Amino acid sequence: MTTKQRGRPRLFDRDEAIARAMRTFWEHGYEATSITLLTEAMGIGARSLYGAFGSKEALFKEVVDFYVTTYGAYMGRALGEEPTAHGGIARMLREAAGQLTADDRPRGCLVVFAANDNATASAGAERILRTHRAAFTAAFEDRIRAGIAAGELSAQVNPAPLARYFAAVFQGMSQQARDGASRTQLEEVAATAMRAWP
Amino acid sequence: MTTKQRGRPRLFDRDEAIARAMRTFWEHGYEATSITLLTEAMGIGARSLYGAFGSKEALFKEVVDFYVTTYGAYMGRALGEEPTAHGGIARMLREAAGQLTADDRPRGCLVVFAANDNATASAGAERILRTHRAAFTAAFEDRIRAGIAAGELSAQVNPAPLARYFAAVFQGMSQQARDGASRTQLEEVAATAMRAWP
DNA sequence: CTTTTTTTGCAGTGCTCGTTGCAAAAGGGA
DNA sequence: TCCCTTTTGCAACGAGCACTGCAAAAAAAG
Repeated sequence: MTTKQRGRPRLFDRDEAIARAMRTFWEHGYEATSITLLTEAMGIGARSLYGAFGSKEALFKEVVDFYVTTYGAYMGRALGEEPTAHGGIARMLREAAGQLTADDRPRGCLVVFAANDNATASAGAERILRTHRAAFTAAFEDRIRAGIAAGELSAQVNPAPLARYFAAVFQGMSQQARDGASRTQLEEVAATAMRAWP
Repeated sequence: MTTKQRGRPRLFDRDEAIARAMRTFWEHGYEATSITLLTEAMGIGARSLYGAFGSKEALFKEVVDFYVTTYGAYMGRALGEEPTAHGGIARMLREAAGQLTADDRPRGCLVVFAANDNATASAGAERILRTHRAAFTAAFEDRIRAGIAAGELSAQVNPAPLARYFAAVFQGMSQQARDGASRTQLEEVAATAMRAWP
């Protein structure tokens, strides 16, 4: 059913181009990443970029989707694979300390930092990231709720505030990674944060 | 001893201009705040801005210094006025929930969010903010250290990681405020965070 | 008054931004 | 072979960026 494409085939690998664009956005944020910076990193011309992705914002959306299913996937894995809510969130924060400070990639979490202004040109990018931030906070809340249903946690525990607390810790860890904090330092933050568990 | 200035007096109040520039930077961040945006907010011409402040980055530095001594002053007050380290940090976080979400000003903390890229034009601004972030983390650490010296906390407690933890919580609260969290929600985060106290 | 010093408004500097029109190039389908 | 479709490189678009040269304007100092 999938008919072969008709015209001239493109000279670059689309997925590889997205991966390279991701690194650039991840390093500089949305606004500070210019089309020139992108085309250099992706190894293609500006016209090809627009032909393949449509606009800077559309490319960014694809980049973020790629990011959350690759570099961001450890989060869902930690929450899903651990038998308890406590274990899942503890593992998520512990692994985040390593992920946010790894040498082979930019520091911090792309979703947390890449756009912070919702009144200028980056409003669309900011909206995209905000949605993802709400999504991982909701994932924490779901896991806590499941822990309550399983009897791991008291029914008196309020899931939403607890989830927001862990989201705040994660976001703080992300910025501290950007500021140069080491993996060990962030692991200490994660361990301290878990002491607030009810 | 203070001789009167010689030439034509400037037509605007310098401090008032800084206060207005602060609001603009606070809303949009460093990079997204253009000179045009600034001159409109400050009610002066571009030439006057450069005459009085030198450059965008120099103005930003004055703005940040003004910010930390006014809107950011509650932090030092909370840490200094409370008799215990626990009380000081708890009050700081509780008050932050209100400060970060107040209706009469942009949301979040200027020092936490206004610049996130250290590889482009905003490198200088980012360095300024990073210094202030290190400063408030150091203030937390000093207060914890004093608590240990006073016998409030065990000598086994390691001050630096605990300070970094509370800094992370504060930074997370700031971004959640930007994302629309309510004062009550942030107060819940602050209260939860204090349960990790040793 | 004149001189001196500073601020002001205006216009414009060179540069970069995201984006696009155009025609040549390059492949598949008939 | 000749179409048809798509991608490519090139050059440029108007707009906005941080910043500045210049001369008129305004006030204190002499």
